[in-house]
Amino acid sequence: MTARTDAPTRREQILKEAARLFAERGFHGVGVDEIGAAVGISGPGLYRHFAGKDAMLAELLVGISGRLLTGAKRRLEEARGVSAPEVVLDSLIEGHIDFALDDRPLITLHDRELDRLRDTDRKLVRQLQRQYVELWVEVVRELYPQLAEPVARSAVHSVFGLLNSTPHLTRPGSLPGRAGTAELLHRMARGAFEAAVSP
Amino acid sequence: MTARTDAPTRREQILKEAARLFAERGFHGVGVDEIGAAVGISGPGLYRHFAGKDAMLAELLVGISGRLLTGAKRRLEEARGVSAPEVVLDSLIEGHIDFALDDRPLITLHDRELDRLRDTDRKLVRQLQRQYVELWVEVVRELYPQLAEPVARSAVHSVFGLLNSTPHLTRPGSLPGRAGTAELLHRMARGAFEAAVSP
DNA sequence: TCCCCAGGTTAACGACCGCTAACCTCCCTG
DNA sequence: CAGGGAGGTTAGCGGTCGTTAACCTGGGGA
Repeated sequence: MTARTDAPTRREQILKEAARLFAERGFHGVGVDEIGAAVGISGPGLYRHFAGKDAMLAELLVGISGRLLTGAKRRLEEARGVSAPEVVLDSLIEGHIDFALDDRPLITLHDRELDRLRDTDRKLVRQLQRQYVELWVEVVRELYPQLAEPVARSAVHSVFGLLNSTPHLTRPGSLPGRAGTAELLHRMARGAFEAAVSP
Repeated sequence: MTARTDAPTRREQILKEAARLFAERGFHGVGVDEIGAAVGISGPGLYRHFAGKDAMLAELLVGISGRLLTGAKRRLEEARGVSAPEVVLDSLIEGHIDFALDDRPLITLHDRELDRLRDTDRKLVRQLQRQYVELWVEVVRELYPQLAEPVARSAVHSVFGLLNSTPHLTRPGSLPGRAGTAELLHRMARGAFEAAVSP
């Protein structure tokens, strides 16, 4: 992945602020004027960059799901075959945690505002999400073959709930920083999977 | 707890449907006409029972937080002293799972629409939530004394995330029914706590 | 130098939404 | 058997919001 050193485009600024505001107050709770104000322009100026408010949300959600999926696919390619399934799962967990810690507003939107999308966009996002889940399920069942598929899928969803709890850990000074939080979440996720298999 | 055999009042009908709709489409995404239609009356008829749309959300959120807290306090009284801390934690987990499985819309609202409340109501709800968390933290630290308090609190929040994932397990036929789901979640929660303590 | 377009601005429209007003209609009670 | 309140109804007001229209402006090529 090539590092971004250039300044963010106006579009990117808008998306970032829109994500923050949508996460804070909900899609319907934010007006276009507020989004504009957050990037220093006013309401209708946004329409030079996006077809409408819906389009911003759609681009955000498709972007999230897409990046989660492609990131996971990449990690799987890199690790599979050359590593034990344990290591592959660790890599998936690590990737999800990185995302949850670095893009909290997006994590929040991701399972909160999906139903506000137009049919076609919603189906696309759901498909990406489903692929992401199935990818996890495969890896989990490779590591714990005794786990029935529906149980594995439920376990994966529950671990997502655990990892996505980062927005609630916002109280500052509560933990030894990002690294400590990431390590704690990682251990807990592994422990949850372990416990899912025992009778 | 005395069983309710009498029919639900109109107020209760309204609250139930409002919870469902708010959870599905967000507070701002639901109109009073829709809430009315869901209980067979039309829009402004709701104002015979509630001061306004905000009041419905407030009553829902205060009710949720209150019931969670009082339920936990009751379970703690019943179990504490006479049981090992392990059993007390199990009882807390069981209570939370029951709630998450039986009132999914409320669980969804509970961490999603809090910011839509008037200042005074929001403070009340937050206070109830905080007491509930602290109660868990105490029990967890009783069972795992080597766990530092901030770490224990983060772990509790994360386990809440895990247990509250039930709305995402909606796909029917995915699990062996309610009992199986409850048992799986319970084991995973315990496993997550176990893993939080190891170095 | 001229012009054009990317990227802004403000004004305003139409739709929607929360809420109130005014009115109606049972049913329960004195 | 009157009457009054509980619990509805419809009409409509006022405000907000997403979006469009019309206009402006500065800077980079032909």
